[in-house]
Amino acid sequence: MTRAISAPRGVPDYPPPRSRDFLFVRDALAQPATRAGYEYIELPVFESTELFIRGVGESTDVVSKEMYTFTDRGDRSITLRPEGTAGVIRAIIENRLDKGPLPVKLWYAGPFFRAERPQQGRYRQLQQVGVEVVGSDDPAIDAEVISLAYHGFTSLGLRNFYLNLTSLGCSICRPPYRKTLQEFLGSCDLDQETRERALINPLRVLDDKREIVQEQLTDAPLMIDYLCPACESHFTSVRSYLSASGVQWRENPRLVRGLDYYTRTTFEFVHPDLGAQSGIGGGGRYDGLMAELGGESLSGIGFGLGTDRTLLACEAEGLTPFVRRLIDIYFIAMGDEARLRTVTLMQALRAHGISCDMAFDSHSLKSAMKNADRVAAPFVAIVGEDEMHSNSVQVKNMTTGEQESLPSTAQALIGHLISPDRKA
RNA sequence: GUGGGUGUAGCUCAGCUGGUAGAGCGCUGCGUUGUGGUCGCAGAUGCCGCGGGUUCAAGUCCCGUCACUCACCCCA
Repeated sequence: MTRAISAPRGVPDYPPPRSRDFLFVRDALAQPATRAGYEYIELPVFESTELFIRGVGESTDVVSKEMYTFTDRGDRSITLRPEGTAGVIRAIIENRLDKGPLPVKLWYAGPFFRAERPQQGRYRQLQQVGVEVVGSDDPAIDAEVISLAYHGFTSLGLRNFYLNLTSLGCSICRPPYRKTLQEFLGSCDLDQETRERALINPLRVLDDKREIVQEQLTDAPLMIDYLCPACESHFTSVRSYLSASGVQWRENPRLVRGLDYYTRTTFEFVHPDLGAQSGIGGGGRYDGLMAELGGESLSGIGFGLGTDRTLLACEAEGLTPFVRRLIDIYFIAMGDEARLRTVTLMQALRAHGISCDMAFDSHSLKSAMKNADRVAAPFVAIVGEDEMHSNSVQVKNMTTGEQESLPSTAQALIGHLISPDRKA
């Protein structure tokens, strides 16, 4: 026996039965967007490295030390996408979507890659569901985007998460605030590493978890108090629309995001039961990104929701399994003729949207029944010699144990499965 | 990338101060002729993560390595 090969470090498998819940979660997170007029966009998982350097920001941790970058055979620098927004914006520009009707509303789902130290809920290949809207400054769209994520989570039954919300200002009010904050931080007693961070991204220091740092920050200036009138009224409207959308949030003026492009409305979803990796989603406005990437000067807003972490959150809240049963009826055929008839019957049922499976590799009826039980089939159809003679099938209700003889036709079976007197 | 913890059957884990491995669950079979879930009986399964070292002898001690895990960092 040769040695088995294991997966590269930090990449998760979702074998069944958990894969059922993974798909369920992914679909649930995407569904609100599809109901709100968002179109799906399929994107490559690798892009030119430059896209992320320019789009996400060279100074961010994501770009500076977490990217999977390699040189392809044409000597081009290629990077496995670490996040979704830059790629979507690139595709909008490249496909001239920004020349069409606005706003452009898109959603996507798939894997992203970050070369981080793995831990629970932090993977080197992570799955996200995201949406992006380009070409609208309407605060109602901010609220719509946030409510999409919010209701995606609630639709799964999640209750223990909360939404952090703030405004990061714009190109007019942020620079002066940034200077004010830097001056303040300069007067604090900070270690070398934090001082450097204060120069590159002073906002990030506000988020420091250490108490020694936090107690010095109690009087730190906050962006929210320095918003210009336009940002101020935008944020006020966003709040109104959020209330009207049934969304609950917490204002967190110290909320910081790791990517450079965020402006104005910024938010994150946190699930406290997940340990250190508690962010299950986040996003915000990025009013300069389109122009930065060579497109029309249009504003945008979007989010990324972590499918992996959302599944973890659902498990932490005891909501799983979401999917208990895959098939509606399980066939057990005895003898070659019976198996032929069964195959035909199953084709007809499947064509009608009924899921069915059968016992392969003829075992004893007993072990076939056991299999039926294991796949949680609510009904079992038995086709043996007697049934072949009488052109019938025995259909057993696995919850009640009742069994009856039905004509060997798809119609009869379908009628039995959907008849109101059965409740599985 | 930095620190701590763990690594024994498919799963969850026990194995005290070194003496060639155990439980529960699961799995397979049986409980008579074509019927699952409960119950009873029987059975199989382990390069004790990997490599090296100490020792008469190592799952048990030491070193290294890999993986997982927790925290930092960062973020989904």
